[in-house]
Amino acid sequence: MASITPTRDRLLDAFEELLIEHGERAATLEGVAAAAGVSKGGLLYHFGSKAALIDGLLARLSDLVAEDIADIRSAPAGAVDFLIRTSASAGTPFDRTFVAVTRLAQGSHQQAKDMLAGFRRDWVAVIEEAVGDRDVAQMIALISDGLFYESTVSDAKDSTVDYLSPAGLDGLLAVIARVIPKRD
Amino acid sequence: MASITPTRDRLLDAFEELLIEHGERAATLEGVAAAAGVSKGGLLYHFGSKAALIDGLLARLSDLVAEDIADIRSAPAGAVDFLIRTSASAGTPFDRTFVAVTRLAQGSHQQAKDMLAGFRRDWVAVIEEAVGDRDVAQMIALISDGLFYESTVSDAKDSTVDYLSPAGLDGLLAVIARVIPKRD
DNA sequence: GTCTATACGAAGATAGAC
DNA sequence: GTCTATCTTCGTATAGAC
Repeated sequence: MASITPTRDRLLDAFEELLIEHGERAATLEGVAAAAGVSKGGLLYHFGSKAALIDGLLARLSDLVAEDIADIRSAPAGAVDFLIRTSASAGTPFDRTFVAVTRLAQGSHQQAKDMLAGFRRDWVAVIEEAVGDRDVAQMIALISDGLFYESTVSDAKDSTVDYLSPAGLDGLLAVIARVIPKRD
Repeated sequence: MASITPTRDRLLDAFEELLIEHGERAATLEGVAAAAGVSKGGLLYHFGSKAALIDGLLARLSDLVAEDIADIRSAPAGAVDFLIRTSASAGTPFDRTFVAVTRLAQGSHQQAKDMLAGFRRDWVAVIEEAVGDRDVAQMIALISDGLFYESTVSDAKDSTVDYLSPAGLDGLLAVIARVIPKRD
């Protein structure tokens, strides 16, 4: 429930873009404004300071995560399948916002860190609900983390991870299925 | 085989410290020099530019990784046990250098990205050698990634990961053991 | 080897015109 | 709602003294 004006959204998109592709250091007001096609002054009309720009990004993520959790719960093939298949950042709006906030968290932005920790808590809870075993749920959450992490560090091509393309994920899901307790 | 002088090493330590604790943006020449207890001019005697400072860090990592791979191969409890137990950054000199370089990679430093990809390749190869199954090896590598990633984002306390302390890792290793093919 | 002084462009932010 | 001009501080780098 944050953005109304199109320019505001374009500015957040540009901010994400720079954080993802070139890191914190490149995500300057000048850079963001240019990437969004406005001047620095134009940006500062919508976001009065860099802190306000960051707040705008965090608010956007907050909205998107609520949707994501709902999607996981209602996924036809089950929560684990959905989570693993969507872990690797694939460039969806949600993925982009999430990766961008990750960069801020790694730059030690405390609020970003807290927000990411909160979301992870929710994900782990949903998985545990689905598999009924705490250790297995934790393992699956870690695999999800691993997929996400690798997708944000390695270049798509010549990656050392077999599973960054949706097609290859079946093998991984098959291995995971072997440790999920059967239920009656 | 890079550093000889103690000041040089202290500067690299300080550079790592800032990258890890406060991100790229805080890792300025001024900041690094101050953290190492020298002046900006002092730093620039040892590393003539910021690029040289980064090169120094990459060279340090290169040395440390060679040792790590050797440790994995010769670990008494096996490669998988060793890898999983040492994945979460625990603040060893190797961990610190590795996390610091990860920050550079996420800031889109290409050489850092390539170096990390190369190391991961080695690790995956060692795991596959140990477990004899590609999918299982990939899964274990992802869990290792997940442990590492979480250890660099979440605050030690109130973490959502059960396994960031060595004590809790047995449960995770037990689950992993269930999918490793038995050999004769 | 380490320091101070200085140059210069980049980054965040304000004021006011259109 | 967007722009230009301007201010201040920060970040990188050079020169030269100690």
